Amino acid sequence: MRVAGLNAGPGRREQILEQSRRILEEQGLEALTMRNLAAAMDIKAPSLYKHIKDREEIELLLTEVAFRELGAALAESSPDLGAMAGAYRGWALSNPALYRIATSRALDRKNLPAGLEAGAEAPLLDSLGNSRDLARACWAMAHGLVDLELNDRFPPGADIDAAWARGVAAFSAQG
Amino acid sequence: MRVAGLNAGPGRREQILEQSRRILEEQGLEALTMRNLAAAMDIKAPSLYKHIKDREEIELLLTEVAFRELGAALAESSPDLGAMAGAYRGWALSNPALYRIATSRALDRKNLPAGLEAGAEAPLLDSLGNSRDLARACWAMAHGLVDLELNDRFPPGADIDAAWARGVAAFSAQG
DNA sequence: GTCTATACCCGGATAGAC
DNA sequence: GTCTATCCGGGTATAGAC
Repeated sequence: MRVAGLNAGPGRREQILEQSRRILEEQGLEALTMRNLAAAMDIKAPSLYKHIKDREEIELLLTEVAFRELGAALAESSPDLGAMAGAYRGWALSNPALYRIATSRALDRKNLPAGLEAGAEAPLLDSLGNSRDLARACWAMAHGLVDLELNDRFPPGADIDAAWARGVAAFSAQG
Repeated sequence: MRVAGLNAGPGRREQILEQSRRILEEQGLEALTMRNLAAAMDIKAPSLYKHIKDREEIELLLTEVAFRELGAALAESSPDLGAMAGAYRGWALSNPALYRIATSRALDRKNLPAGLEAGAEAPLLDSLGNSRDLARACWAMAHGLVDLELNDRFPPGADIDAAWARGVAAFSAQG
């Protein structure tokens, strides 16, 4: 039994989350294997299954964290659209692998806490006159800009700041 | 030696491209393995290496095709921004796996035909008053909308048509 | 240009002892 | 809750015979 005061230090699940995240960002998704993760925790791979069901559960935990952090970053800079754009881009570029794991696959909605998704999007909706359609288009632009930047899809030397500014201006004019 | 009239049927490289594409769309990227591809061609995996250098070359061929087709679809509907948006979305939704392979990884620019990238983007630039920044933001929105749709990221029941329309309107107003 | 055989690597996950 | 041993699957790619 875990008792406050005694038994300090993170539990295994917390450790799994921390180390998964570290491996993910430092070595990429391919490196996030049960064996690598276990080694980072100084245990053997089979022992992990005493704490989690399977590998998928790890990605679910990571997705949850990503949503919470990104949502918090947006909420903080709301309702200024330019500030929110900066926060979105900033968080994504600081946590590229986590951003991708949370956005580049279908959402496992039934295993994700209720309201997590809606909570992350609320600030944007607020800033765009509560037009869902406009908010979705704006969100898509932000996601697209980040995704393209993370994949090095802009030509070398492209002024990505300027593209963001122009895009944000286009949506601000609509709000 | 291949002689027109005799020796009909596609060469092995053409077959590799065709079958790769088919496997990709029908069974997904994970299924695109040398063994599966070879089986689809009724040969054994090691024989593939007589025609291509390695697996990466296959993805390069696929990326090239994607750029050409998507570029052509855009050029056809230029310069109307709404029509171009429809063409972009339409091609992507009809070739989802190919779209992803061409956009969801870093571009191997040195091994891609020169001008391929620029050619695909030219029509959009044209339609937006030659503002590179605006064109990039608009492209990012289109990519983001497609990517989110392909990943089922919009809530069930979301009106994706309407989001496109609102987004296109925002950029049209800027052009 | 195709084959068989194979080297070599990796992954997720389980059984059962302690 | 950890371990060792192991199963079972998969992948890319090469060597050498035909």
